[in-house]
Amino acid sequence: MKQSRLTTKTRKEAPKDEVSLNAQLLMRAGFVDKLTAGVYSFLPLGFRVLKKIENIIREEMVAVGGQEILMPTLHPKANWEQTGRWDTMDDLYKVEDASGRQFGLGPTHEEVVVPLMQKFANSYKDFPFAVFQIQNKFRMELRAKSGLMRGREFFMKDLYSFHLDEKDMDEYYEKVKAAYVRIFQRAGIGEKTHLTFASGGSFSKYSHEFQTVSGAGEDLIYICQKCSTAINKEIKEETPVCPECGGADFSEEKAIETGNIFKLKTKFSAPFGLEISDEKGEKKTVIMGCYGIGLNRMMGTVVELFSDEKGIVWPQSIAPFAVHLISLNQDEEAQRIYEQLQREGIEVLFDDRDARAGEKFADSDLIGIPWRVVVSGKTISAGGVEVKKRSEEKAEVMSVEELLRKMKIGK
RNA sequence: CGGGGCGUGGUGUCAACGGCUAGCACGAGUGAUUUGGGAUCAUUUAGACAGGGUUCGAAUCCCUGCGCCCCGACCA
Repeated sequence: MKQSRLTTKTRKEAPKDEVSLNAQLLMRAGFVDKLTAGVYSFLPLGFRVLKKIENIIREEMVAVGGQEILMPTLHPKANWEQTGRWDTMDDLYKVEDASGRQFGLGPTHEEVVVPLMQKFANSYKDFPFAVFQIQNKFRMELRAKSGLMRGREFFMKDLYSFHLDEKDMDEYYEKVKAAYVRIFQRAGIGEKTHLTFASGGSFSKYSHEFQTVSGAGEDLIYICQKCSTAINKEIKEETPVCPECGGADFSEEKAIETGNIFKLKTKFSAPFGLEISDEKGEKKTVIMGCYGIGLNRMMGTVVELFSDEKGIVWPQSIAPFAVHLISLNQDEEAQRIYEQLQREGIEVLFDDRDARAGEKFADSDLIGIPWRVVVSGKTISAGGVEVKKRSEEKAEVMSVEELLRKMKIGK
C-alpha cells in the first residue's frame, strides 16, 4: 500500500476529550474513528489489524473443531421471550419496524443459535459439535467508555458447543481454554493474560475469564503467586484460596477482561426444548458451552500494553503491515524495493509521500509497524537500506536480502 | 441511571473584561526555498453545538435540548 494513497492521515494531537490511551493513539494514527460514544469505524489501518486478530481467532477456533457460521443481528422478539431475557437483559437494544413488530439487536446469540441448531441436530449421532461466528454485537451500555474497551457496537467471536453429557462438555471446555491461551499468546498479550476463575452462576461452580493485566482495566483480579492463575473479586470474597493449586498468596492487579468461557449446561437448551434421544431412547436435554472474545477490546488492550511516548508498537502478528518502507527522496530505488518485498509476500506500507524526513519518521513511530526500512541517498551509498525495529532503538544498514533473512528469523 | 466537567474553523487552544474586524498554532490550497526527526517565507481557506431568553450590545450571562469525556452504579 502506498501511503500517498492511504485515505487516512495522522494527527499531531488527539481529540481533546479522549483520555484513554488506546483511543488517543488509535485515533491520532488513523486506525479508527469514533462515530458516537462507543461506536467506531475501522479505517484501512485499523481494519487490517482487526482482520489479523480475526484470523488468529478463526484459526484457533477451527483447530478445536468450530465451524464458522454467520447469524443475523436482527432478532425477533419471540426468541428472546422464549428465554425470558426480553425483559431482563437491560443492555438489549430494542427496535420496532413500521408495522410495530419488535426486534432485538443481538448482544449475544444463544437465542438464535439454539433454535437454529435444533433444526439440524436431531440424532445423538450428530453430537458433539460447535459453531462460531465473528460478527458485530450491540449492547446498550449505560456508559460506553475507554475508547475501544467498552463499546455499544463491537465485534465479537462467539463459539457455542453442544454436547450430550457434561463430561463431554467439560472436556471440550478444556480444549477451548487451551485455544484461548494460544490466541492471546499469538496476539502478543499472552504473558500479561491470566486465566481467571469467576463465578459460574447457578449452573456451574466456575466460569473462566481471561484477564489481561493493565492499568486501563476496569476489573480487579487476584493473581496466585504460586501458579499465576487468578481469581476475580467474587471468588476472592467467597473462597480466598486458589482453586487451581490451593495457594493463598495473591497479588491484586487491575485487568481487562479480554475473553470469557462459560458452561451454560441446559440454561438455553431447556427453554427451547433442545432434546435428543440417546442410544437407549432416553430423552436428554442438550448440554452447552459458550465462549466469547471481544475483538475491539483485544485491539485496544494491545495498544494499552504496547506503546511508548511516540506511538503504538504493534506485535508483529497483528500489525497492519510488516514493513514501513520510507523513501527519503529516493522514490525510484524505494519503488524497486517495494516491489521486491511484495514479491516475497511481505506486507509493506510504502511512504512515498512528498514529505520531510521528520514527518515520515514521526508518522512511522506513531503507526507502529514492526520494521522500519529507510531508503535514502545515505543508505544507497552504504549499499542498502536502514533497518530499525519499532521496538528497538538501534538502526543498521543492510542489504535487502539481509533484511529478508532477518525478518524470517525475527518472526 | 446518579454525580462532575466540557462544547470556538478539519484539529488543538487555562486567546479574547458583556463592547473594535473572534486571536494564535497545526492542517488544507497556491508559490518559493529546503530535504535524515513534524523546517522557513509569502499568500489563501475555514469557526461560536442547536433553539430560546436577558441586554443598546452575547463566544462570554440565564433556560431548554443535543453531544462528548470522566467518576460511580450496572456489565449472563
